[in-house]
Amino acid sequence: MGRSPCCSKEGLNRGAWTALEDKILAAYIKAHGEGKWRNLPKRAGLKRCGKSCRLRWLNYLRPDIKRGNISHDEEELIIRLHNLLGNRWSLIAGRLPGRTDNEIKNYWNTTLGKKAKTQSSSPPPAEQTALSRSRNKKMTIEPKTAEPPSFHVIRTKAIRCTKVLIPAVPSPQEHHSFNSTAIDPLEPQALQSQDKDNFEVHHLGSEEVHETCAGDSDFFSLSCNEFQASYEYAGGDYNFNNNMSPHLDETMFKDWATNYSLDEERANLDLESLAFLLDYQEWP
DNA sequence: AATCTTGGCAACCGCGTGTGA
DNA sequence: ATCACACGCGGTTGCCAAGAT
Repeated sequence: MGRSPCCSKEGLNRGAWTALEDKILAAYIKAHGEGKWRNLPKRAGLKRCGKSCRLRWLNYLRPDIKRGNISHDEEELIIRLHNLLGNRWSLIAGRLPGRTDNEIKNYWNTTLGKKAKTQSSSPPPAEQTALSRSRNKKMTIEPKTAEPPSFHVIRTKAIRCTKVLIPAVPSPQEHHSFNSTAIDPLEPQALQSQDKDNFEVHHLGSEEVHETCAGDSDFFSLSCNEFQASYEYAGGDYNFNNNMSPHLDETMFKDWATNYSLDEERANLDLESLAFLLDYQEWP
């Protein structure tokens, strides 16, 4: 279908933003909130296209933007996430609070990409992946695979799906099928046999929910996140919290808890443990 | 000191997807 | 079912500062 340009180019400012423009945009969004980008410039009195305003806000003006150098932990996380997700910068950025997809993309293109290339061109010892090697500066978790480092891309274009169709009250049969579907990606024996205690689920953004229906590996992330959100840890046991996730029930939780023997440590969010999780190359 | 090269980053561009009429 | 619109995403470009010659 035909597609008109997002804005007429005539009479609009382009290039670097001035301090005044920043001020106007920030003030407008503060007063009216985000969204309606197409009309925003006109209403705010900016000679910019809506896209440009959105970008400026998201990448620079947002109050929660974290400025400054990417930490070592962040860097390692980016590498792992890129290994898992490919160039899906927004998904990667979703795991790095305060970092933007543009920032991460730039950082990858200027720094990490080269590192990764260098590492893959001079293969590491067979039993170590590039990722685990870099992490070994701080972590002692054994790599799980003897395969050479691979930076394969799952798909280059993120596919979003904003509708997740999950039955509100699954039948017992549905429990079973949902359960197996949800857990299978995690099921590879590697997770069961190796270092289970280090396994935990990091916070996942809503994007994962979207990704789920696309049927790719992120489904696993959703499943674990959903489970984690649905059960409260109390005195050594996890209790099913009926209020939090209506489409998960106690049966499902018990199956899951039995399989993966939860403990309190796993409830903690921790970059390094996520990194460990991401080391599992069986992920598609 | 002047010029050239390189690297980092902000911004732009085109395309894909969701939504509502 | 189709279309236009709005938004979000990833790739690319262009500017500028720092370093090298």
